[in-house]
Amino acid sequence: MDIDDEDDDWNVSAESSDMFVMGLSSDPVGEAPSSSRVILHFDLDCFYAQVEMIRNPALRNKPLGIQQKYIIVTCNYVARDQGLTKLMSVTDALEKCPQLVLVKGEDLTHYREMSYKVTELLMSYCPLVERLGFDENFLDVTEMVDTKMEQAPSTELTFSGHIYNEESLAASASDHPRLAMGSLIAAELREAIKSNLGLTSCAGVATNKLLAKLVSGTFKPNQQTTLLPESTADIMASLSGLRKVPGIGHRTGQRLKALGLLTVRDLQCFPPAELAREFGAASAQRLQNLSQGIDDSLVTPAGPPQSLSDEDSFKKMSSTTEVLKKVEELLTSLMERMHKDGRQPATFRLTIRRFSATNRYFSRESRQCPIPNHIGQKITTGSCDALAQLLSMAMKLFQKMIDTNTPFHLTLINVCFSNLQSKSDGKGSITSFFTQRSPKKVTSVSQQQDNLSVKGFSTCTGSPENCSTFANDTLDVRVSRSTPPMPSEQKQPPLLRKFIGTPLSVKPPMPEWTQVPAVPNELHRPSQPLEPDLSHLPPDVDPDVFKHLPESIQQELLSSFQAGERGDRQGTSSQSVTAISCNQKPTNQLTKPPSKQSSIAAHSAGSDNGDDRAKQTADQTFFSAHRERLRISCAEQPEGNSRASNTECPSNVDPLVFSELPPELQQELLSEWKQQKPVLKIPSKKLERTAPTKDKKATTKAGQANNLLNYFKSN
DNA sequence: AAGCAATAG
DNA sequence: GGTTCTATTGCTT
Repeated sequence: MDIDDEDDDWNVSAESSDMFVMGLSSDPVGEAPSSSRVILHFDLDCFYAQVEMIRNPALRNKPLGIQQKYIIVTCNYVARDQGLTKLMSVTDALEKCPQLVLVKGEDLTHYREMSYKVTELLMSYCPLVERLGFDENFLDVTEMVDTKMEQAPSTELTFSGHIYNEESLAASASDHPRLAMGSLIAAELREAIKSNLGLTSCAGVATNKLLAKLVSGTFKPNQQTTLLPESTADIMASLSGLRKVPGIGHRTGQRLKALGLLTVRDLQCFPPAELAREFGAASAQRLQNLSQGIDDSLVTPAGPPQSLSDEDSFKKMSSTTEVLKKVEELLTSLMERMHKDGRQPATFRLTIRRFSATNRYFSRESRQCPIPNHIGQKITTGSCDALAQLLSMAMKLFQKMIDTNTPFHLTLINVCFSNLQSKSDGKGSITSFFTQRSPKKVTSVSQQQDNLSVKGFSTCTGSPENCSTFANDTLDVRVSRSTPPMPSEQKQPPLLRKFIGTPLSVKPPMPEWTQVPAVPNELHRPSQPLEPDLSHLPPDVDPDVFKHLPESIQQELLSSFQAGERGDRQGTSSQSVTAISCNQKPTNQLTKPPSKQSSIAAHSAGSDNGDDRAKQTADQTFFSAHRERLRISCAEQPEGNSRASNTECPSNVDPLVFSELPPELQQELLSEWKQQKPVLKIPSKKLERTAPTKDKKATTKAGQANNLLNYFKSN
């Protein structure tokens, strides 16, 4: 989750204002020489709840809780007034508030989309936007402030919103014109978020990220606060414990406690040498800096994610068959997301968590391996073939960790694609050029200099759509201006489209696809591997999947089959239809026969949201292509053979893969499915994700990376 | 490159 | 702090 509305307040203590910071030895390379930075932190109010209330206004007046598994991850203010808090168990919540309205929040799609719209909106004003979870954003508006200061004399500047410890402050506004300007910008942006997206938020204005984040929560719902440098010590001292300091997590908190340090003050006063003995010089310095409200970290715009993963946790999983099914389920979802992203994963990782009464959390183990190019290509292409091969890769990795011959007890499985490469890149020589220039740290100074093209306020006032468009334009402009040295090549529209989320619709236009065979073709010409299978499907073929599976796994599957042969009858109608959809959402799917018309149905079925029309179109071709394919594989090899085939297929197993599994295994799967004896204790979460709008980000490869750097790094 | 640890929301 | 699912970064090998 990423909810953290109320509470949170961290502290730092000490007496340093950033003015002092400048003189410190730890001063970062790119620190501005003359003036301090102006950093903003935005935090959307109970984000998930707000999104749900927008989707269903009727919920506004009622106590609303967003449920995930068995806990309330967040709730609206009506519910909070009745004593609910985030992360409260559903039972406790209902006890406190019987009339509580619960909305399932496992599907993060809507939240993710809205989250990116917010970031996108902010980016239209200032390129230096760093996301922190779904509901928080940092902005470095230093350049914007300075530009505006030049335009308008700072004389009559007044602050917008609160000023931390205002009462006890002697002077203020006129002494900090730049922060005052920052507060005006914050107010403007909050208003933009409200008018364009309908979301209220809190904002913090300060001279660094740490302080901006700390102040943003001082006045809770829908308000903003500015922290003046002279109040740094105060806000730090106000924190109730070291854990409240952003950057000091569970582990570090424990280690500090072991040193006898509990409060911010304790850390501030602790001998640096001793601290360094425990954490090393660098970490020690950073920790002590944090305790003093000093934070040199830069606002680093993050592009598209560097990895995509899907995972599920459960009470117990102890059979290879279950693992196979779960992995397939996760992979199917992940591949769908990967396909939308457009980039090609070069490495695959499987992570598991073994049951452990003690030390519940940290027992994750993982194994990874490179993804052969031809397979990676299929993933991006949307070919279902890849599933079988990835599945076998996954099972091999699984074997590296688990001895399938001895009992095991897993409580989590995760699949991950990383090392994402842009399609068009081709890894040319230029690639190194881009990857070289530390994609990471870019001095704020240089960043700011590149942002001179930032536009003024009030430019984005239209509807969300207009705003997106607008953002698009401004970004284009900025890019062209601030990226002279970049051997930019392809157009940026695609990326923006994705980022903006609204239009994202069409994927084809993207340069990356030029190399790839058009989806439509795929539609009529199933990829190689599958063709042959179809030909000799009737018998007990065991093509792709089974064939690729590690021998020991094959063995086990076969043996387990013999052992557990059930007399399952088939029949169930609706489920069998589920098979049509390529995305294996176990759930409900369509209930109508596999007709070509139901094309988009499958996709939308997977995500219950209704506002993703645009995105759906993006995958329309993808899904229809697969539907076509599945129709072939399922419909053409029906009756005859002994396998369950098209009519019978566990709703939680991908039909295509299922059809390619050996009959024995199919039987077993069916058997289990019918008995509903799924071993998953916990209401196996749904894994939903799939952020249609979310992807964008620079890969290490030239092609898109180029664009992304233009957008996000401005360097 | 692979695997783990820490942090965060 | 717990909980769930991601994601990033840095350390170690």
